[in-house]
Amino acid sequence: MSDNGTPAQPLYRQIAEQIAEEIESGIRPVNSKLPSERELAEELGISRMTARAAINTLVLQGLVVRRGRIGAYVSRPKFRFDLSSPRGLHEQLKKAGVEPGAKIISAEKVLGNSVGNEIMNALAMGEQDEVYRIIRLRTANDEPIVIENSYFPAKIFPDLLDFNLTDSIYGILKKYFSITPAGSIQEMEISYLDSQWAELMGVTADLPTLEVKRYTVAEDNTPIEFAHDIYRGDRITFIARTGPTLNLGT
Amino acid sequence: MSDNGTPAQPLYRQIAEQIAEEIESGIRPVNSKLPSERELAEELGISRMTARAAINTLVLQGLVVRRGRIGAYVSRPKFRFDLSSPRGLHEQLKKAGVEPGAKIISAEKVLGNSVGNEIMNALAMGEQDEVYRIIRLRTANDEPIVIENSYFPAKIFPDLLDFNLTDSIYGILKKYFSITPAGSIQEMEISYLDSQWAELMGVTADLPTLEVKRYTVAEDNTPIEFAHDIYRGDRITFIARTGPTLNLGT
DNA sequence: AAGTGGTCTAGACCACCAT
DNA sequence: TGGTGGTCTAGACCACTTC
Repeated sequence: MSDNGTPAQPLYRQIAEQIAEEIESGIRPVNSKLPSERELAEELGISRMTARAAINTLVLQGLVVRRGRIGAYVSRPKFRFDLSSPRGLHEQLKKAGVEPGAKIISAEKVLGNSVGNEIMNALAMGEQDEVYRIIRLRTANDEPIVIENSYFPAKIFPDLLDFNLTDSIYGILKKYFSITPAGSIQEMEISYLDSQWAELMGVTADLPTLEVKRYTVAEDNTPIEFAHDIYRGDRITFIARTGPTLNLGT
Repeated sequence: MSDNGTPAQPLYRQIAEQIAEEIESGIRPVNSKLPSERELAEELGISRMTARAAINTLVLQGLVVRRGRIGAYVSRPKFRFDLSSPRGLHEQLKKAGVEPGAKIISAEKVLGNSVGNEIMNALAMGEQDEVYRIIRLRTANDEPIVIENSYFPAKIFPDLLDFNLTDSIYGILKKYFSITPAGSIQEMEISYLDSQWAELMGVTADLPTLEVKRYTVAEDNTPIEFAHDIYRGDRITFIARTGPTLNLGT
């Protein structure tokens, strides 16, 4: 407690904090470009690796986004997404004044034995059953936000791929198959963007992510969807509500 | 997807993958020590910084934990914690055969104006009201897992600090104040361990965390607790349940 | 005293992108 | 072509832990 303020903070962290303050105070406005790593190094009389470490810290904290090999920019405030709301991501973004978008990466019918046991078990299906695998990239104000990896039983939703999958898939299930998602369990895990997903999103690998596995059932408890979603943790704040009557207590 | 196998993967990532495979295949068992950064560098004919980057990747992925300046060790499988279960962390760990522990970092009575508006608003209190601020470090098998930062209104729970706060606080509220937590909203955000919390946990800074802000009310809807919990994301898999009708088989 | 991770330096080469 | 981030090297010093 004797010394403080800057008690043996490493240099790269002090620099990161300095820049973070400049961002929060508005000196560095949203979408403005940070100095390049070499510029920063020269300005501050430090090595480029140290400047780089500082910027990396800010990227991990979500204050800054790297745009390819062009430079690092001050990021917009995080989007908020309520995982336990009945409203989907699309609707929540729209309500917040953000423009949602979706892009189909792939949509195909595959045999159960090619997608692994975890998924087929989740859908209560066997290796010889067919499932639709739909991969979508969803955006908020053109920023990539989440990759959705969804599986639907083919025998329950024949010809699902003939519909416009850019729209709400749940909407299609309701309207054309008269099946309503009635409940779901979501399993979350903090993880990291691996190279392939990062490439799909057009961002740097190793960003923090929230991986969500979702098991959805219809009103009669039939499994109708297994989804593996990968959300960018640096751009989203997640909200979860617990049940109305909780009996906590150890 | 275009090319294949090892398509321009950076060296440190290839090495990380190699070690990850050795961990998953059991060649490197749980709790075994990895080679030191210098050893690894010499073995593989690379620089120490590259070896370090590889190990850092594994740490971020949760496969490896650093133990101070002693070395890096293969970590145990992640603990699972169901955020929406009525059972608390203590009970869930115990049920999973894990030994839960808790340590009081600090427990004090403070004035509202010293803890910030966010907290006092959450508790529906003013700047001149008093609150108890209790900081606890909780462990699983002696591994630090979460820092709990809890605030309770002093006028509702007089002399709360006289009880043994190592036990379940909710249990104390029920037993001695006849107040039962009836519901809560939790707000989650992926974040990073800053230096001070990391030091408290005895781990490296910059580990991924799940920050949870919890607003708990009694049966009459009176706010009785605001909590800011910081969970280690590299050691826990979080579960959340959503949806009105839950009755999945499993 | 020896070994460890944590930090920092001053270079280097590359692929990519804007111009 | 020149600037950028991404990677990598071969050193260095420090604080801390274990012996």
